Amino acid sequence: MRLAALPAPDFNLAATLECGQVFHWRRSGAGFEGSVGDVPLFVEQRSDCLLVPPDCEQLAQNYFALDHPLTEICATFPNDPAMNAARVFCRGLRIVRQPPWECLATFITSALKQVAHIAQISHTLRERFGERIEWQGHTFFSYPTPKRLAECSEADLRACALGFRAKNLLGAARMIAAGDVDLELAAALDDNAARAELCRLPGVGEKVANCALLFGFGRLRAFPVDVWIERVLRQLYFARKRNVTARRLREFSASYFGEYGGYAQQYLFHHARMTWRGPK
DNA sequence: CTCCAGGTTCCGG
DNA sequence: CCGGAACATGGA
Repeated sequence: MRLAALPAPDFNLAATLECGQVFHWRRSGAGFEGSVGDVPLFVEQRSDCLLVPPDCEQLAQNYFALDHPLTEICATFPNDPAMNAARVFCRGLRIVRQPPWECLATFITSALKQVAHIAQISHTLRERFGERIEWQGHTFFSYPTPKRLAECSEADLRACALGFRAKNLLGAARMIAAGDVDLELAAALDDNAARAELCRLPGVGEKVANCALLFGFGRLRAFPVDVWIERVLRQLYFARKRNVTARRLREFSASYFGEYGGYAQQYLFHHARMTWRGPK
C-alpha cells in the first residue's frame, strides 16, 4: 500500500521502540508493526522521515512525540561523563506517549522480569483478552481493558505466565474498573499526587508508578529507579561511597537530572543495558 | 544446576 | 527508616 511520509527530524525509530519503554512492537519488513490503543499501525523510518499509512500521520506524530524539543531536552542533562556517553549513544530516542492503562498494566507485569519476558506476557494478554484487529492482512490485538481483565480469574491470568504478578494485575484492573482509582483523574494531578494515587494499586510501588508517569502520563521528570539504573547510579555517580541508601539514590536522581530527568533516565538505562555486557 | 531479571510487600531491628 | 525474604517463570 502507499505510505505517507511524515517529517521526523532528530528521531531514531528503532532505538525508541527497542529501548525498553514499550513492549508490543514487532519488526516487520523494513519497519515495525504494532498498535496505538486500538489503532493498528505500520511505521518505517527513511532517514529524516517516517513512512506511515495514509491518515495516520497525526496519530504517529503524537505517539512518537515528534513535538518534544529533543535538542533542548538533551541540553538540560547534566554535563558528566556517564550522561554524555548516554546522550551520544541514544541520539534520536524519544519517550513515546503510551495509553496510560496499557502502560501501567504492562509495568505491573514487569516486576522481576526481563524485557523479552515482559513483551511475551504483553502479547499473550493481548491475544487472549484484547480486541482482535484485522488490517491489511495482518492481525493485531489491543491491550485488554481494565473491565475485561477484571472479569478474569486469577487462574486465567496465571495461565499467561504471570506468576505472582497475576494477583496484582487483577487487583489493579478491578480497582480501576470499579472506579476506586480513576486514571483520568490521576492525569489531572501534579506528579507527587498522581504517583501516590497510582501507588494505591496492588503491584504498584515507586518504580512502577514512575514508569507509568513517564511513559504513560507524559511526566518527563519522573525517574524510575530499577536494578540497571541503581547499578549506574552506584557505580558511576556514587563510586567509592559506602552505605548509599535507596532513599539517597531517589533524592539524588529526583533533583540532579533536572526537569527532563525521565529522558535522562531512559538514556542511561538504554545505554547501560546495551553496552555493559554486549548488545542483546 | 545456579543465577538473575525495568519490584512490591511485609516483617523484624 | 533500613535491610532481608518471599514471591513465579524462563533464559543465560
